[in-house]
Amino acid sequence: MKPIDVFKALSNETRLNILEWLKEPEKHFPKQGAHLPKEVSYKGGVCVGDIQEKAKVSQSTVSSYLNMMQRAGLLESIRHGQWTYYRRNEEIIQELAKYFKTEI
Amino acid sequence: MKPIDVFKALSNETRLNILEWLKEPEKHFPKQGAHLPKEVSYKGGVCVGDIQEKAKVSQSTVSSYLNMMQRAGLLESIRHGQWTYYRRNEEIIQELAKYFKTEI
DNA sequence: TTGACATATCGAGAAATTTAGATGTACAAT
DNA sequence: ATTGTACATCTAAATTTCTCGATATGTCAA
Repeated sequence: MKPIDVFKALSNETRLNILEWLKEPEKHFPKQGAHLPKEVSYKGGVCVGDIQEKAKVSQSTVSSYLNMMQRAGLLESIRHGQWTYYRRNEEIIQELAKYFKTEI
Repeated sequence: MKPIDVFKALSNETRLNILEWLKEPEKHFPKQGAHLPKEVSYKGGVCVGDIQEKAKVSQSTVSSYLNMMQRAGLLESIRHGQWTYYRRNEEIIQELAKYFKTEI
């Protein structure tokens, strides 16, 4: 987890929004989890298409945004069938908050 | 104080370094305060030239970096004679840490 | 007032980021 | 097997950021 990559990931309005939306997925993505069968629970995960719809950017853009945020450590993902679910990596984010408080 | 501007300011190795150096100015800038007469104390302030020397970028670059960081709220400055002293704006930075913890 | 110095601002070319559309890949349903 | 859907990757143009040298501004000292 390189702080610079995190800051770069957060230097964009859309990406920042995505991260905030994913704090309360059920609020911002009403259809959330529609494709996930009960036995595969991925709490807080939202599929790419739903995020794209809300973010109003192209499919390729949202895909690379999510990938970038994942590489920065902000998100984690799981693939289920044809869907990829992304959610916040709260553990890393908490580490980041600590880093910000003590190192910045 | 717009978070995005802060993240942009922190998305650069040199600027991130400057912010960290300014946490311990006396450690990183031995000559610190050489030009400041005693009656004008600006605790933790370091002049542009000293920062430039350590950062190893051009004078214009360091000047615009410092300006950018100030606009983002990370730094504050005071001019004394021909020197401009920059130091961390700890109040804002603390607010930012709180913002990061609660909003990110 | 002139000259020297510290810093700020300007202008421009190089490099990185943004973003979309086209194409590729994997899976599901028929 | 074929088709449709979800997502990833590639390519490229537009925009933004980076970074410098040149120039401008402000201040001090002689």
